[in-house]
Amino acid sequence: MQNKEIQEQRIKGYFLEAAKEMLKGEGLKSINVRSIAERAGYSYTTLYHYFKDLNELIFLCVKDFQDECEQFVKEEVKKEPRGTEKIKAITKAYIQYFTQYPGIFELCFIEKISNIGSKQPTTELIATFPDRLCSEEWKYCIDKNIITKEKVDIFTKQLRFTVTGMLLLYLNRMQPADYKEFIDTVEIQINQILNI
Amino acid sequence: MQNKEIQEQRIKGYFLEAAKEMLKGEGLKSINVRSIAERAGYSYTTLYHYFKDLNELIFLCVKDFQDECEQFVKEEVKKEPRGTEKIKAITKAYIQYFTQYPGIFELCFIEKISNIGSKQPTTELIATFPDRLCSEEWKYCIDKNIITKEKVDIFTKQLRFTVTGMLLLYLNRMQPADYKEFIDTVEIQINQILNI
DNA sequence: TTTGCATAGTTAACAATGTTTATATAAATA
DNA sequence: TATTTATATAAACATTGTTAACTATGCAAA
Repeated sequence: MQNKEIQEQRIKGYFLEAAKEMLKGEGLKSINVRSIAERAGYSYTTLYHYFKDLNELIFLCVKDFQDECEQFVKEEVKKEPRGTEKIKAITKAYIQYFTQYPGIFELCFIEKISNIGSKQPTTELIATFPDRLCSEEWKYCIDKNIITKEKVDIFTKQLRFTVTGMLLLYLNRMQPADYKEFIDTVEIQINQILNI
Repeated sequence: MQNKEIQEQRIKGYFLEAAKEMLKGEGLKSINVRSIAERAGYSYTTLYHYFKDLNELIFLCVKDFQDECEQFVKEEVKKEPRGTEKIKAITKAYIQYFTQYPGIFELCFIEKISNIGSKQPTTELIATFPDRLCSEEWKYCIDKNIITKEKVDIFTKQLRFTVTGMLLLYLNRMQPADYKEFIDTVEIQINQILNI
């Protein structure tokens, strides 16, 4: 009786790990109760003892992916000079992460979330994620008088919407059809927003 | 035998009309082979005599919705003064249309398109739709020396990405949670892009 | 030690949905 | 009229999410 909680978390972890691997690999289309459970080494109904439903399980992956993305971005931009150059690098790394794992973008922005009421924190977490990645650097820009406080709020949102829109059209609608053209567009758009 | 083509188009029209009504009303979640066929007055297998599969049918609705949206926008902005003010009005009307029919946004931007190869024209049509709505007005701005040709290309894309991103986050992730706040953000973002 | 119970896990079944195959009916043609 | 063709449907199947009923295993109390 002593370690019930630990055991439960462990089993949940097996399912989560299986789901995350599949999301990074084949994407959402390959995910279903049976395939996750098989990879986790359990019968598919066992999943329902640990998660309310499939939706709950896959949205628990979001937090982990955000941590992973944040690590990736941090590593990618650590040599960049501070200020708008760093913000640009962060944004590009963020885009690179989702381009590498389209299934994760799908999960975060496209997949329908049922039971929306209780998931409000998750949706806000997702929508404001790029904001948080840049917030420290924006603070630096304000301190150095590179930009005003009011402008930062607008720029933050501009980056958020533009990046989300670009990723949606590229990953979900193949527009532009070519990766190189996509990257060029990204470059131009970020420069335009940051006034570089 | 003489009017086979006409008859076929007529029946297809019944299915399409049924699908469009449901998309505007309940959205994609309410759509399935059986419900469409029932509303069209046919058995569900009959649908497969007129369409390759369900995907083909629902993406045939896209063109019609674009026409409808274009009409709506035109009507909405006809009294606006020409130039950037009109572009702003067009963009707001475009956003209003999709806010009114979230199911149509879902269909155009979120729903997975299978058989992507043959659907390339459709995806491009969707992605560049806001561009086309504004193109005539941009031309006017160039003629009046309000803006340079090069800037127009960047601004067009900026509007496209920003609007798509805002709609995705609002309609699919409830971010912001409040309609009024969403409209305020729209206003600010458009002004920022158009330098008003 | 044995009996009873809670927990974990599985099998079986059901419901919804997309799709295919075979069958019946209506229309057209020889 | 008989035969062929087009049209529509019924029946069936596959996939997937979900629930209910059953089994087994380990632990606690008598």
